[in-house]
Amino acid sequence: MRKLPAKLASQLYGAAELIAERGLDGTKIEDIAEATGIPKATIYYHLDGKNAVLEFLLTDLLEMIAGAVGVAVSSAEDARTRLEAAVAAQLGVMLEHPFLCRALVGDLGRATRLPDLAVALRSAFYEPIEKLLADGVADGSLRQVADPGAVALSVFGAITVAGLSAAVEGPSADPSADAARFSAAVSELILDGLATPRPRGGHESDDRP
Amino acid sequence: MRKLPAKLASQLYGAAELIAERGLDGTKIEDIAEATGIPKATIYYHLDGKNAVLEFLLTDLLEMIAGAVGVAVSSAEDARTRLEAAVAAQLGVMLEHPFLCRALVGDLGRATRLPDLAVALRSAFYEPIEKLLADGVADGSLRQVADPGAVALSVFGAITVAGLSAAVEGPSADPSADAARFSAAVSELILDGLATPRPRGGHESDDRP
Amino acid sequence: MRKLPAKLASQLYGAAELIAERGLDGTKIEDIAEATGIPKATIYYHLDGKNAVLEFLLTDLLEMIAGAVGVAVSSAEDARTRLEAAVAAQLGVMLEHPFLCRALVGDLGRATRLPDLAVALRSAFYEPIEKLLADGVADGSLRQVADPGAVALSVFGAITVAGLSAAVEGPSADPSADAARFSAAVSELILDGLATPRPRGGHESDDRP
Amino acid sequence: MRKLPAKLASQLYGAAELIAERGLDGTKIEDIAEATGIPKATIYYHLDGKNAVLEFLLTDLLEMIAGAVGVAVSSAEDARTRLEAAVAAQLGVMLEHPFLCRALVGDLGRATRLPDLAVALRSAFYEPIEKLLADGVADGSLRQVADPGAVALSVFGAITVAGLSAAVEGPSADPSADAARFSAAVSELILDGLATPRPRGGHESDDRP
DNA sequence: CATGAATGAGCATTCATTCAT
DNA sequence: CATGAATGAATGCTCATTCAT
Repeated sequence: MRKLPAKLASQLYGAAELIAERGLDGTKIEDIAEATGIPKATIYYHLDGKNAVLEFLLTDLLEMIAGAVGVAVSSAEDARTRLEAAVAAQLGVMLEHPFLCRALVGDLGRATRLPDLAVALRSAFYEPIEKLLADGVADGSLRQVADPGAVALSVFGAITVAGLSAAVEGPSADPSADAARFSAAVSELILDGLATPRPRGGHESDDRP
Repeated sequence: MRKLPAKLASQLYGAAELIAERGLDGTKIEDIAEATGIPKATIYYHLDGKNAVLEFLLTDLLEMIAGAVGVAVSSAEDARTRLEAAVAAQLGVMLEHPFLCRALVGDLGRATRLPDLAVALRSAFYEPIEKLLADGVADGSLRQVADPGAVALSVFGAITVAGLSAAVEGPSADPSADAARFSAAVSELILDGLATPRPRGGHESDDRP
Repeated sequence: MRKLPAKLASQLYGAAELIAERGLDGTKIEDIAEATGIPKATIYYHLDGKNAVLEFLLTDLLEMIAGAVGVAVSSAEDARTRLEAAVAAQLGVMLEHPFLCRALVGDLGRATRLPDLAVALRSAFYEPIEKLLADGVADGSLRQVADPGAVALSVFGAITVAGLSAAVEGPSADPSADAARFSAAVSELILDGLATPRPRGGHESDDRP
Repeated sequence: MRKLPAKLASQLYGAAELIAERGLDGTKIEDIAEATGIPKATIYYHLDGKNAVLEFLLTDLLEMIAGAVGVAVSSAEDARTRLEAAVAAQLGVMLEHPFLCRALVGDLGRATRLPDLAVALRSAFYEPIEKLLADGVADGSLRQVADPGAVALSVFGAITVAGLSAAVEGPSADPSADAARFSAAVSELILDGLATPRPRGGHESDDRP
């Protein structure tokens, strides 16, 4: 568990595709060694087993997302604008690292079982949104919703599944174009909704009689 | 290995929690045998191996979802109303089967790699929404969006992640109440969006100058 | 840990020489599998790992010794005669199973660390002697010694090391002749001692002033 | 790898207990490094591998024994007296180094397989006794026995097992008192034997009719 | 001299799966 | 039909040892 030398760290990324393709359980440490050029025993010298490889990889992804979203979220704009920026930021990072994303989905169960990852997951994806929702209500740029927790979850789902799905399609020739496209679609959905405007301004919560 | 006796089938559900908790790879056939009371060799007599167990379990879940959503979607209402119904239907089934849901997410990677499951997944979750979106544009109850594919994906994500998250929280005392709550939140989000109404009637797509 | 089928048990003896020669740690399960003709996985199906193999083998030896000695000890003779018989019995069994004996010595440390073996060891080797010493004092056939515990230990050592050493020499052409020879030497030593008779009838315990 | 610095040598003794407890195979060089405070690679710098550690430790013990016994044996007394002295000397050293003794027994198999140790073992333990037996016959202080080799072995066993057993009991508060006690018991046994004096002076070899 | 870092070679153990009954 | 017993195949991980500094 020593902190891996930068060189090894970078080599290790060579394993992401493998894991994305076959899942961690379907990937032998031996395969990882081969794919990365790092001898098996050396991997074990630096990392605490197979899970730690996944953990290392995903931690990195999660940090990148948390970082980018963090920046997007801390601008001076209103919450609504920052939400759009956050969506774009998250999708931008996801599409730039399709293999890591796929590895993440593919082993979501395991990721959830790794305590460190579980919290990183939460703080990278869910918490910024939750905060933004509250901010938006405060600054008037977002509506007050009945169940903010559930809505934040849904928003997170809307963004993430879009990103994941794009990642699964395979690496795109132009990730940032894809990101922009998906980003626009997601923002449109979560900001404006799908309902056609009602005659008299806005949709009241009368959908459940 | 078709049609296992009803009794076995029902016993097999006892394995869902195990798989949900540890993932399929983390669950030995032996464990499944123990948890269900079905002797290992008997499982093999009826099913084609470990994957088949997961496949059996998830196929069932997927069929239930596809069925419930199918019903919701085929009513005579407008698409917007049917979308709400579909959301409620999907969440209803998911929350009734939290372990199956968790097993599904946890082994999403594997599920994706099992051809039969992959298509069932798509047709249970994604396709009905896609269709509804189109219907809504046609009958005027839903807005035309720029990128219907991406939006459908997002909607699917919004619903599913909400449901999954609820499932992960652990079995609820009152699944249908939860379902209603989540269902309302998700519908509110995807139909009306989060943005506060703009001064002059609705939000124009001018958010990207 | 099921009770091994007789056939396997007998095949397993084929491993004794191997273990005697190289020690248990120097013997791969694979080697044992090869030497005995029992597939590796089958060994694991019946036994709980490598140690269990040694344990099984030695338990058997110890039972044989305990049995033979037990018979020798329960005759109606006086203790002195029974002690001679016990010596002969123990050496007889040991020389009949030189490989098991060598395995026992070679891995004495490990044997000691296996709780079951430790007690079997004690009850096969040490306890009968201890008992005989006491009996001998009672029936007048053996002298009262100052420290019976220490003496019993020494007697045990005198017998066992002789036997072990003979076993280490390699399998003899005529084990029972060897046994008789060693048995006579050991009995002579422990019964009569090495000191030449003192002028005035026997050697008094004046060697420690 | 000859003559390690005195400091290291003394640190190395810290490993004796470890090895006594777990056996050499159960002790990782890493463990030894930790227990002694000597870095792993430094051990290798001075010693030729794991076996060499054991060899170093045991060689030392054996030299101490050989030395002490040598002194005891070279006095001007008769062989009988010198035998008593040798017993006391051997037990004295053994009880002063209980961990080394246990390490020796525990890895007797391996010790036997290390050529240098095997001869040291012989010359420390067995040979002095053999010699004394012969001397005793010559000077009339010890009886002529039928099979001097076997008897010497037995004597060696009587002494050594007593010492070992004491060592295994754990370090005593007063090793030299223990040594004296065991020494007396062993001497009593091997000199006078256990048989009660026969009516007419001494026991004739009539025990095998 | 000493040692932190790196690794080659090995191996016990696991488990999905088969099959005789 | 069902299943206890048996096993082939696979692999994660360990550790003694080396070597550059």
